[in-house]
Amino acid sequence: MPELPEVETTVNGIRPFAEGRTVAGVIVRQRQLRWPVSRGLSQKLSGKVIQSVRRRAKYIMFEFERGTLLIHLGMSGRLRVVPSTTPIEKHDHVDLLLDDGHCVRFRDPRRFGSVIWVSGDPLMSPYLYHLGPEPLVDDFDGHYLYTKARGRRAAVKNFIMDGRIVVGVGNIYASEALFRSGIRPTRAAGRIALERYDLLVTAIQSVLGEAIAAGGTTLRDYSRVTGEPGYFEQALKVYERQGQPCEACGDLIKRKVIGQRASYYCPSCQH
DNA sequence: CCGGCCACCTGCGGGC
DNA sequence: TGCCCGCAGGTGGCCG
Repeated sequence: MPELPEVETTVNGIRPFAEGRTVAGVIVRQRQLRWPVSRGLSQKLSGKVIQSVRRRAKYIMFEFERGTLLIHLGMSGRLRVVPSTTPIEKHDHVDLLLDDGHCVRFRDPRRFGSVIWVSGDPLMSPYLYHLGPEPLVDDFDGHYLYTKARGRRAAVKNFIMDGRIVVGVGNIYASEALFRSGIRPTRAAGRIALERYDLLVTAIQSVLGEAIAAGGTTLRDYSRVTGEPGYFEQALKVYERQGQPCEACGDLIKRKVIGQRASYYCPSCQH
C-alpha cells in the first residue's frame, strides 16, 4: 500500500479539487471492504460541503460540518480525482461525486481499505483514538521512543511499526530508517540507547520527509492522484535489495522475515 | 500489558 | 499453456 508519504501525496493532490466543494452523491459498488462501507452515504452527504481534506496516520479525512468520511487505502488502495464520466474499471468500489463533474474515485483490488463515516470528532472515534503521535511533529522525538521502549523485548522494527507507538512508519520506510540510523531491525526495542533513538527519529523524519517531497514511492499498483509515478523508489537503500551490495560498505544486503514482514538490512552497517 | 500469529483479499511472477 | 506457490505497501483481533 501506500505508506504515509503516498497518503500525504494523495491528500495534497485531492485537496484543491475537493475542499469547499459540495457533494453531489456517493456511489458504492462494493461494500465489503475491511469494514463494511457505511450505509446511506449518498443521502447523508449529498448537498453537504467538504470543509477540509486532511490526514491522520494513514487515514484520509474528508471533514464535513457534522462528521467525517474516513478513507484508508489498506495495502492496494488508491484515490484519484477523475471526471465523473470516466469509465469504471475493475475494483473501482466507491465514487464521491462532486458538484463540478469530478469525482473522487476509490479503487482497491485487495479490499483491505475502508470507507467509514464517523459523526462527531473523528479523533475520538475507535478508528483513531488509540493512535500514537504523528512522526513529523515535535512531540515525537528520541526521548519519547526511548521512554516507550523501556522493558520492551520486541524487535525495534515491529516497535516502530506499531501505530500505538508512532503512526505512519510502514514496512518500506521502517527498513530504510533503520538502515539510515545503523540499527539492526531485529534488535530488542528496550536495548537501544537514547542517543540511538535520537538518530532513529531523525532518520524516520528524513526518510518520510524526502519521500513526501519526491511524491511517494511507486510500487506495484500505487501511483499518484494524477497518474504519474512517484520518484522515491530509486532512493531506497535496502528495501527489496537483498543480495545487492550496500552503497555504504559493499557488504550484501540481507532479507529476513520479522513479525511476518520482509525486512532488509546491511549486516555490516546495522547493529 | 506484551508479543506472536492469523486473518482479510486479489494479482502477479517464477518454477515446473 | 497452465497450474501452484509464494509474495505484496496494513492493521485489528485473538491467544497464551
